Amino acid sequence: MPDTLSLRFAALADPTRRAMLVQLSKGQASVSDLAKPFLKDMSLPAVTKHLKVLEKAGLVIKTREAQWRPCQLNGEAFKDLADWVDQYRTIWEQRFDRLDEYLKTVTAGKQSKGKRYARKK
Amino acid sequence: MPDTLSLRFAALADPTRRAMLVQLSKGQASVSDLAKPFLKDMSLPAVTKHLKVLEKAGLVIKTREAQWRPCQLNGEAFKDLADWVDQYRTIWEQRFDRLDEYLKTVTAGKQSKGKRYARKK
DNA sequence: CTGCTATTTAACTAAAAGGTTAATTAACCA
DNA sequence: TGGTTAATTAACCTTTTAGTTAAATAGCAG
Repeated sequence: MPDTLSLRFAALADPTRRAMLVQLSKGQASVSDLAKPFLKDMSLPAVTKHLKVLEKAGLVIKTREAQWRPCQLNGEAFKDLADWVDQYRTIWEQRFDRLDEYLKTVTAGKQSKGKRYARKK
Repeated sequence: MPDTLSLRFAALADPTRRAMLVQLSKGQASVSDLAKPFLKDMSLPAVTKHLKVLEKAGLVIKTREAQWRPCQLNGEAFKDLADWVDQYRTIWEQRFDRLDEYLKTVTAGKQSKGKRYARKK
C-alpha cells in the first residue's frame, strides 16, 4: 500500500478529480451533485470510483445522510500538501538570487566556465 | 497528452521520484549521482525513466556537460504548485472557524439537525 | 410490501505505469 | 583506433488505473 503522500498526489493527478475538489471548495455536495457536470463524459460508477480515490487519499470526507453521501474537503490534507510544497520554497525563491548572481557575473566581465564534472579520483 | 498540472502531480506520486527531488534540492546532480541511492532497489534504466517523468512534468531541468547530464530543480514548477495548493488555503484555515462555530453551538444549547437534503421539486 | 432515488459493487476491458535485461549511443581518454 | 564511462533506447512483462455495463444494496415514501 502506497504512503499517504503518494496517494494524495496520485489523486490530484486527474483533471476530473481536481474539478470535483473545486466544486467541493464551494461547499458540501452529494455524490450525484458532484457527478452532474461529468455525466456527459462518464458514467456514475466512474464518478464513485474517482470519489473513492479522493477519499482514500484523505482529501475528501464522505458522511451519511439518509440515502445521500454528503462530501466535503478535508482541510488537514490540504494543509499537509501546502507544508510539503513549502519545503521547496527556497528553490523557487532562489531563482531571483541566481538572477542577481548572473547579473553580477555579466557586469564583472567574462570568466571561464570551468569543468563542473571532473573524474572522481 | 495530459495537462501540465496532471503531469506534475503524477510525477510527485512516486516516493522514488520525490526522493530524487530531495537530493536535487541539495544541489545539481548527474544521472548516476541521482541513481546511486536506488541501485540496490532498481536498475539504471528505471532511474532514467523516473527522471524523464520529472523532466516532462517540468519539475527537473536536464542539461548537457560532456557525457554527463546535470539535473536541477525548476523553481517555477514548484512555485506553480504552491500557487495551486494556495487556492485551498481558506479550506484549511476554516477548520478553526468551524471549531469556533461548533463551540458556540454547544454553548448555546441543542438545536435541531434539520434535513440538509430535501428532495428537489 | 412496492417502488423510487441514491449509491455502490462486480466483472470485465484497454491503456498506462513501472520494472526488467540486452543492446545502443555519446563523449572522453590513452 | 579501441577502451571506458555515462546515459538512453528497445523489447518485453506485470500490475494498476480508468472506464464500461449490469446487478445489488440502502433508505425513504406511499
